[in-house]
Amino acid sequence: MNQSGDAVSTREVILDCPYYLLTRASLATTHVLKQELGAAGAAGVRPAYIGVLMCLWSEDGRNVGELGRCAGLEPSTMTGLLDRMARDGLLTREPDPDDRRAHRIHLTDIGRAAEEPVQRVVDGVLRQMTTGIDDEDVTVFKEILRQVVVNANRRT
Amino acid sequence: MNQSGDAVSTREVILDCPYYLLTRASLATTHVLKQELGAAGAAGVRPAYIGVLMCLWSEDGRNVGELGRCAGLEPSTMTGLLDRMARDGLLTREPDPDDRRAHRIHLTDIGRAAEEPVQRVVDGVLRQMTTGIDDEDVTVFKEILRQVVVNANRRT
DNA sequence: ATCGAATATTACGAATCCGTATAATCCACT
DNA sequence: AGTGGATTATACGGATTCGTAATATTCGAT
Repeated sequence: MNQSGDAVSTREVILDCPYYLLTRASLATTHVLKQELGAAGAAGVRPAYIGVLMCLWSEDGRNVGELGRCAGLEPSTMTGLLDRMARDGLLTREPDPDDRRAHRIHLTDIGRAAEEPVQRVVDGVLRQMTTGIDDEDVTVFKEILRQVVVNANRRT
Repeated sequence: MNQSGDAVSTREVILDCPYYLLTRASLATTHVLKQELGAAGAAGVRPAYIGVLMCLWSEDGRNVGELGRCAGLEPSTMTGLLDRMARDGLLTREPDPDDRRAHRIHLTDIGRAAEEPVQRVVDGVLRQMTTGIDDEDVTVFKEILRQVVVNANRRT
């Protein structure tokens, strides 16, 4: 109807596609997280590290396969990820005394010290991203995401 | 309490982190979508193409910057993406007669013909991923994702 | 003792996305 | 006209993740 009518309707078309929304929300949140981590004294922690770090904060000394299953990544992806995290001083690989094929991944002091600031940043970003949304709906949101992950894994 | 107690609690810790859930859901859905597109006669359409395709199905002949804003991608990202989409026969770049800096992106016949099967696949994947979730909650889900995208964009 | 399974790594190519820098062009203002 | 800042698109390098396949080592069960 007006000169911007087409742009608006296009935006509405795409904003109605759940796949678009999901990927966009994920990328945008990652982007914000990257900025906030740099500004919070956790400069060496990249967004991709967070899943592995959370697994290790919960239980140190796991092996590569366990971490991969925990973080939802393939073994071949884990190798490079752990390489970068070790390079950035967050963890070390130690030989597993009980299984000589495996390595146990241990946090360094730096990796352990990152827990508090990273957790604070993640919480803060969540609050920013869910501004204007009821707490109840945020709970529903998390439950749905959990179910989507379960449904996706069931297919495999 | 049992031998798998630690693994369960770790999984719960990480499944409570919304950032982890969001990235995992996005990656897992992309993964499913890739498989389904191949099995549905839309083999040349990669998941990353979908945002751009939806913009063009809605209005053909847009330029690179408009498409990038519509799909939420940086101009530097668009260049490579459009290269791959042109290589795969979905679109062409034409010089913009009104602005010699710009190009107008036009769908090919193949790109136009992809709309129906791709839309069908996307809908099917959404149904798979939201199995076991109330329709009402799916609506809430989309609204929250929309708000998250808006909140993320507001920061910029 | 042997054989299949599991663990981790490596290597290769590919896709996706970003940040920075650069070239070309447009536009507004002088 | 001309200058200068903004816009448009690309180039390039880096990060992240995937897939596949190959390899080496070791475990566990028969």
